[in-house]
Amino acid sequence: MNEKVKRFVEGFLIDTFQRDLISWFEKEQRDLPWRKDTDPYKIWVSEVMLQQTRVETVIPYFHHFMEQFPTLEALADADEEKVLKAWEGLGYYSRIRNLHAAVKEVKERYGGKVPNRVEEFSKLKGVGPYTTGAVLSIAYGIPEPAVDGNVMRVLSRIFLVWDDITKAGTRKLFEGIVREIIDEENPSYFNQALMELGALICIPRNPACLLCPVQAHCRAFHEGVQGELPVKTKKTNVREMPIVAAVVQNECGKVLIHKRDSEGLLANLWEFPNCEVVHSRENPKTQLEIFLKEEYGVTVQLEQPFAALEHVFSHLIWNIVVYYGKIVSDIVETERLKLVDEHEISEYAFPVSHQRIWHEYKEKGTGG
DNA sequence: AATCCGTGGCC
DNA sequence: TGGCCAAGGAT
Repeated sequence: MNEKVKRFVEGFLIDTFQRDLISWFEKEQRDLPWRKDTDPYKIWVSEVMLQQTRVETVIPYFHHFMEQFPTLEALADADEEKVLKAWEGLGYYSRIRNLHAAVKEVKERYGGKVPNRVEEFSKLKGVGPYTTGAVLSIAYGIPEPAVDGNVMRVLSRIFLVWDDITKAGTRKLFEGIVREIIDEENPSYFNQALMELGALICIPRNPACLLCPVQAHCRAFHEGVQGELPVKTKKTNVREMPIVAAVVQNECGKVLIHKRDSEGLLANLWEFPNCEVVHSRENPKTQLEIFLKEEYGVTVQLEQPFAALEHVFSHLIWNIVVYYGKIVSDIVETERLKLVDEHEISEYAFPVSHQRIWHEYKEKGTGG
């Protein structure tokens, strides 16, 4: 065992801790839709949805997703547009592209059975160390650490770990600790219980230590420093980007939409035509008209703006001004540039800001 | 190692 | 109101 891990675990009452933690989980765990059974496919989908995403947000998506794609094969065979549409609004869209590719891989290479070995499962797209441990322990009872933000917070307090959890190497330290204290008989409940404790009791601010089932094991509580842990140094620096967009219709009332690039921000989602505004140049309206002519070969006539909105990402802010517009020229439709009827808009997956654009547009009328 | 990649809720 | 936060992974 790693020397550093050994120092943290020394003198820790592993058996008692496991009992206190798991018996609490058996009594207090929430009734969640992905806890009905241990179907590896369902566990996997839930874990991908839960990456950086709250339980309350995931629940309705999970229900809908399982109705549409009840089995791994159903998802593997599903149309890409429908899969993306089922993810609309969940964020981090590369997750679903990777999951779809990974599920196809499982169907082809493993006969549709989710592999139960670390070396195989962890190689699948979108599957990192956390997801590997979570799926293999919960679905197959394999004693692998599943170290997420909850677990790092809980363990940093219990073992008084002052290492910065925003550093890449710190997760490995916690994996080492978990390997020493995990319940080999019930790794599923052990891992879930650590996360559940982090979600219900050992929360970031004002943890409910007086209700904590493992209070007696917690070194931070013993020293009264639980509020100072975990240590996170990194601060978010967001930049702002002005965007000019337009809802453009032709004389038949069809709406111009564009599919974003397959990589990067909001990959493969649809959007209303837009571009970044460059300062010290023509006005935004003219910039977008030029952009659409040069990039899409479409001549449009933009009129007045009807909405201004903000789209806040984790690392970026779009300040969007939206214009009414009409198509002047002919248009060559492609895979990524389409004219669609208004009632077809709902079949395409848009980022939230563009959903709002459409909502505003319908509310204020198609005037121009 | 440092950045990029969504969204909504909270205090 | 705005910064922080949430069951991470890819590059």
